[in-house]
Amino acid sequence: MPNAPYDYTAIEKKWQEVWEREKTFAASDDFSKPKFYTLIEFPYPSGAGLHVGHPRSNTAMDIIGRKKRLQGYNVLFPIGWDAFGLPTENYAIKNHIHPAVVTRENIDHFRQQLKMLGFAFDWDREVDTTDPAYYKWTQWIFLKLLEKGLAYKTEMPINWCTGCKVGLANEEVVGGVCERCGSEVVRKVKSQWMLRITEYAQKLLDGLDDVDFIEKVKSQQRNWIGRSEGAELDFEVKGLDEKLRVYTTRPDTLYGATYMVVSPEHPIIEKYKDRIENIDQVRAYQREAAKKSDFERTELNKEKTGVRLMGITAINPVNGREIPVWVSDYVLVSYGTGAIMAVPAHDERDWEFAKKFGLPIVEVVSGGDVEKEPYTDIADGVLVNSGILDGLNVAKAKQRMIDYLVEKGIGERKVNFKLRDWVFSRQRYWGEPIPVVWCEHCGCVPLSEDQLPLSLPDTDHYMPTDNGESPLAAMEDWVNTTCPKCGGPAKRETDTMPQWAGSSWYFLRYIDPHNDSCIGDAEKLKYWLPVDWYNGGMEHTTLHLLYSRFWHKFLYEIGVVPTKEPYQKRTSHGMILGANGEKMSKSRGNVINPDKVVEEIGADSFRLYEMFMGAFDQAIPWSTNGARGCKRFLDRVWRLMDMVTDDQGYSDGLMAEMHMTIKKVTEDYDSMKFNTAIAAMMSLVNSFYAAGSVTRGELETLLVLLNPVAPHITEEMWQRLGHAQSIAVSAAWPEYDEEKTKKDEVEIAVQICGKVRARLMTPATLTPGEAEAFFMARPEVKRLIEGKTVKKFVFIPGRLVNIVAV
RNA sequence: GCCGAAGUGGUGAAAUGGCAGACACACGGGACUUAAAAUCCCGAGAAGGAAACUUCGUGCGGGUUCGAGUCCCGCCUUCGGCACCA
Repeated sequence: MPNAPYDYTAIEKKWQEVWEREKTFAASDDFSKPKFYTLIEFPYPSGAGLHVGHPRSNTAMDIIGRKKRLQGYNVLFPIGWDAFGLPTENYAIKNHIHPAVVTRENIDHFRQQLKMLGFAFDWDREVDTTDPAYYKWTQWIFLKLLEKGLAYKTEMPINWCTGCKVGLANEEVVGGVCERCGSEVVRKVKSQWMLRITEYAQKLLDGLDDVDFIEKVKSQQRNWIGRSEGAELDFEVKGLDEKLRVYTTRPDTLYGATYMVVSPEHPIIEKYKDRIENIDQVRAYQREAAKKSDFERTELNKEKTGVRLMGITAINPVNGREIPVWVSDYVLVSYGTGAIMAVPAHDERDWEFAKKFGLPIVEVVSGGDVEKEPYTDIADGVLVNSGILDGLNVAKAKQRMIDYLVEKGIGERKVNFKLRDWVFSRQRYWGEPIPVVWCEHCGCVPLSEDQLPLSLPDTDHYMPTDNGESPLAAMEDWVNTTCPKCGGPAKRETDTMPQWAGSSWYFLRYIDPHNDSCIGDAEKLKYWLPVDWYNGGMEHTTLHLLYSRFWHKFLYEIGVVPTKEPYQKRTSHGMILGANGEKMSKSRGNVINPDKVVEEIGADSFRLYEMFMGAFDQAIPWSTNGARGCKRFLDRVWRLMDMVTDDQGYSDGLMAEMHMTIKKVTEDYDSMKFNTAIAAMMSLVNSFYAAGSVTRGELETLLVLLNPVAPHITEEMWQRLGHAQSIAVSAAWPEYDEEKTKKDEVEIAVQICGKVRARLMTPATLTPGEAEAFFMARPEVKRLIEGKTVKKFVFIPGRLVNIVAV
């Protein structure tokens, strides 16, 4: 009697309820079992709900986790909400609903959508960054950073987003505009909380050698950290007791330094304003530079500009030559010393500037024509016009010059980083309050641990302000408090933390989410850390990933966590594009709604398609027909129940294919080649159909292999095959036997001079020694080489022979 | 400009230096059906040929090799990231 049709809606609902009721996927703190911690980036619960990109990453890690569970691991696959942040606050402002209410609604919606897709999350460990019980520990970490001198407040020019009315971290400014809203970013001097991530620059770089991150992520992090080696040295200023310090990666070219440049913000201008003969002109230039946004300074204004500081002359320390000092905005105040020695012969920027302003170009490395273009090759090139360095290659000359600078007390070796300290404060309402107060007597006083969490006060006035003050500043009842140290009157800090704060340590909280006395129990942290496998978007490589590594390294050093690195392995998924090949967006009208897809083909088919559509790390356009094809495959799997026999084993005819498929799927899941794993299972099912029947043993193996991708249908079929318990607890990952993956006979392609001319069945055991005699005796081969001389015979077992005959 | 990835049928794509196009989608044909849908079976890179088969074919040009989509050299294009970082 045929089975009922595949009613995915009922089946999926049924099993989601079973998993929830029986807590099938709860991780246990049984330290005797091997553990595996799989992690996805916890979603920001936006008002738009889940998009089809979320399930791509989630399904991938769900597959890895479910497979590991079937292989006997204690798997932790948690979920939570990165719920602070601007979009929620903006939505709240627009619709006059409190951000906390909006957040709760959005989370409820997301939770329901994720459950609909059947991810094997441990829902008992859900965390929410906006929950005071959670952000108590975010604030606690901040206090520790403050205590160790890694958090500080300073006046500095920050990236001010004119749209969001908030300061941004460097990492949040993309192409001169706000990463989030696209508005212009201008520089604004404000007092800001900063985190000294630069202190960890070298450690963040070194740590990359110990982890298994995809190369793209490593190189982007290295690039962002931007380590360079060189020297810092002083140039004396003629007639003044003053030295101008520069950083250079090319100390070897010092003899070719024909002028210097300081950034418009360099203090020497202010200090010698009375001496600079053209100070008005310089001031005008400074004002122009200050007005320009970073975008204009970099993108639109490649053309060099500058003004000479008349009356200021520097002396090249190695040859005593007097050289002019200029001010130009191509020198950045924020990097190195804010001043450079210019070597126009061997640096593109300096060359361009020298050409424009008619400054001398002196060749000190031979190999190019420095009048025509700068010669920047450091590989082969020999020093000339360089006194003590003449005749040396660049590498040796660098070394020699640094030794000389040290010997003469002019300078020393120096390593620089592009990485800047992290601008940590935001002038917005919907974030973690920074737990310090400002006391008239004691200055900045941190709250004590027992005063945490410092809750966000409830208010209806959470609009951002034009003057750049946090909305919290207007809440006098909350702001006015007493100093924890002296008990006198004090005011609370009113800036809040950026969204990156809560996400910098959330993976730790999953390990012990309800612990009220510390971040997490030490034994549990020791057992579960590091995260074994973390998948997420490339857009977080220089933001979240770098920030959280920084916090983790800090927590390691103060003894809170047991590992130097938070994540052992990091992979990344490709974006899902609209059917037209463009990025999905509301404005393009090409957004696919997961709810609709699940309604039409079911969660299993949806998951299957997301994994089958193409290589996991590449961007792929959505195809509704492709998704339907996956539904068709599950229909075929379902109907296998109409042709199943009672045989527990594998049939002889399919023995090799069964073992080969187990091997292929096992290996492909581990290397995230989900598309080919699924293709192998499709082929297997095609073989079952071709055979006209499937044994119970074969079907059960298929169900276990397919379970990580399509958990509901496989559970249902497993149960219908007579199993009382969930496949997740009653099945084991199938084993394969390498020997049995081989067939008795194999088809060998016969090439003559590299072209396939015939295909012959041969015993699989044919050895290279026997091959030549075997093939030469075959009539098909004889005919092909008739009248020719065999020059060479190549045999590749199991694949082909190539007979070179002329 | 620098760093990284990628260019393969009508489409999404497979392929430890070893039979290019697995597996799907779309398409065409057949079976079943009064009919349609669903399902099952078959076909299919291009050109030529009635067919056996032949030639060409993985962005372009060279090279290494018995053999190259894959390795090397030189280009072109696309997409990501970084970019006046001295």
